Amino acid sequence: MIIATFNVNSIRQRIEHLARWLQARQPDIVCLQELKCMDEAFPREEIEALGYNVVTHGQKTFNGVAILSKYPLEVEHRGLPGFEDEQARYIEAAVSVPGEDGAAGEAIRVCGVYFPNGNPAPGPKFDYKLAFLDALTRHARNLLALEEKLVIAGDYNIIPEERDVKFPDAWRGDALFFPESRAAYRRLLNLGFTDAFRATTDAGGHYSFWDYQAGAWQRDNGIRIDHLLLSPRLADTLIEAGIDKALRAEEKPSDHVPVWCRTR
DNA sequence: ATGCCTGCGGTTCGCAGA
Repeated sequence: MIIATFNVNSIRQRIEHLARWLQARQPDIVCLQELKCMDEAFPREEIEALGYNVVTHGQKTFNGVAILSKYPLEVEHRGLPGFEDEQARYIEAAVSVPGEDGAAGEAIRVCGVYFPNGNPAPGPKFDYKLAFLDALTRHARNLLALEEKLVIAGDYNIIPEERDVKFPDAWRGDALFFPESRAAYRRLLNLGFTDAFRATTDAGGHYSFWDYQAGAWQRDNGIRIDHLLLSPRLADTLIEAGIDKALRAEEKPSDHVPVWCRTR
């Protein structure tokens, strides 16, 4: 079972990159962010043709999230419960994973999330980011109480630690690396989640985003902001995790690359 | 110190992203 997250920075601009990557990586479940289109404009048929079920929560021009799954899935929420939001940043679905040899299967709850950027900080946009994170933390606490297999995957727009950024000093005043952002992210993690990638290595220098500007990719001036947070029961089954950074070197890439984990 | 680049909407520039 491979579960992945990928901020595509416009699904219509990235459908061919996504299709190539789906065929190569063969993930079972994928959370997408920054669709930048309404549900009607989402290239559903192209993705279904590759063997995926698709649920979307789109928005014109900005934001937009989706979940793809090789297995049947049912949407539980479009929008974060308990958080009034005009912006399409959250989708949650129950995926029905079949058992082996016809045995009874098991559900995995999948939450796809696109966090607000939060700049400039401080300010109203930063307040919105913290409010969103608080609301997600409250919802996550309720979900953890169910003791299910659960993943919250997406673009968190938060750099967890110094080892997750090439030039920490350049990000000190940025909402992605603000102490308050990192503290709020730790409160979420400390409910009992496992950062799938971080659980597999202590090494720094692994990034999921490189800015389009100033040759950031060529200089490996990156940050790790796309995360897969696993509930205890799902973390028990974790085998490996990875970041498919080769996509960043393709023509017309997203500024993010896919992050994935493999479980039993 | 500032902008660099990309996508979108809708026109040839402004906004947002991170």
